[in-house]
Amino acid sequence: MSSDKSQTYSISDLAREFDITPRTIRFYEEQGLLAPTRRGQVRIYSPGDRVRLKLILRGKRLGFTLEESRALFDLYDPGSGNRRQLKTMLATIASHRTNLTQQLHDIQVMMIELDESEARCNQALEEFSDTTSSTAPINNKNTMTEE
Amino acid sequence: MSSDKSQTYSISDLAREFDITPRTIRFYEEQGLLAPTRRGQVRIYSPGDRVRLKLILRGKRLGFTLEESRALFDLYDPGSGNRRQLKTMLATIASHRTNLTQQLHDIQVMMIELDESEARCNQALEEFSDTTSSTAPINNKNTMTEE
DNA sequence: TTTCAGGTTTACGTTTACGTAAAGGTAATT
DNA sequence: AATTACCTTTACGTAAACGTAAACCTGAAA
Repeated sequence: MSSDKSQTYSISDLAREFDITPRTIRFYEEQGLLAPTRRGQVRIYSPGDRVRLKLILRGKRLGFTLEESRALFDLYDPGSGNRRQLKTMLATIASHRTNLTQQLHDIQVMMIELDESEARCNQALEEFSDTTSSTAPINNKNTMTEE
Repeated sequence: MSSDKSQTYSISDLAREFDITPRTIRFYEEQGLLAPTRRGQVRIYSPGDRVRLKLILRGKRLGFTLEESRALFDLYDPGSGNRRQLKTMLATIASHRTNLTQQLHDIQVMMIELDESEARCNQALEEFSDTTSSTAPINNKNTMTEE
């Protein structure tokens, strides 16, 4: 077997690796986000295709729509645009940065709140232990409705 | 007349403040995320309602579904759960932390990539200026991004 | 040769998060 | 009284991102 340097992937290879369905990958292609080559009818994915898929999924984690991710790909080769398009691209970049900064802040605040929620949960658990200290399956004495 | 300490908001007050439509706010209520009081048929929102709305919107910015945000609200009063529920809540918290950590990383990487894309755009613009050399409305020639 | 694990297209179904009328109530102006 | 500005409910519509089912090809293994 020739150790062909060009690594390739089947659709289910990528589906397994990224824990998505082939349907999802085909859908991304349908939306113009991927363009794998074909051997006959079968899709063959290059490492480059794999990277693009990775970028799409990262975009999704950050709440990007597929269209936004597609637009972001264009930012990787700004040779193709005229002056006005380049200005638009710069504005787009600035806008994304603003959003990401907001998200960064949101995450920090929410992390703190998760800490607090966790503390309250642990405290509630401790109070359970207190109540249950003696041998009987004593009921908890708080006024909240039980299930 | 009486300077009633309890501040209230109409639905359009909140809609304006957060730049969403009244329809959106009613939808959140329909989904059990808000429960404003009523004066007759009209919804009256308390500062607490306003905070909840804020939390919903922050959740949305981070990609939470409404159901997830609703579940997060329950984390604020862990008095109501039994032991098993508290364990579940702790697991939920841990899961959210994992996701937020991933997002944090995603954001950092994407910020860097945005920097690079911006640099490429600026470079492409400079090459335009070169081509357009003489009569152009003087461009700034420095290569650094400005603030 | 049949079976079978993968791949394909086509196409309709589903969930989430609202948008968009339609039809009407209420309170303050004009 | 009539207009205006909000508010309400009811209900059907919609876009995004796939899920799911049907019907088919296809190469390798049993």
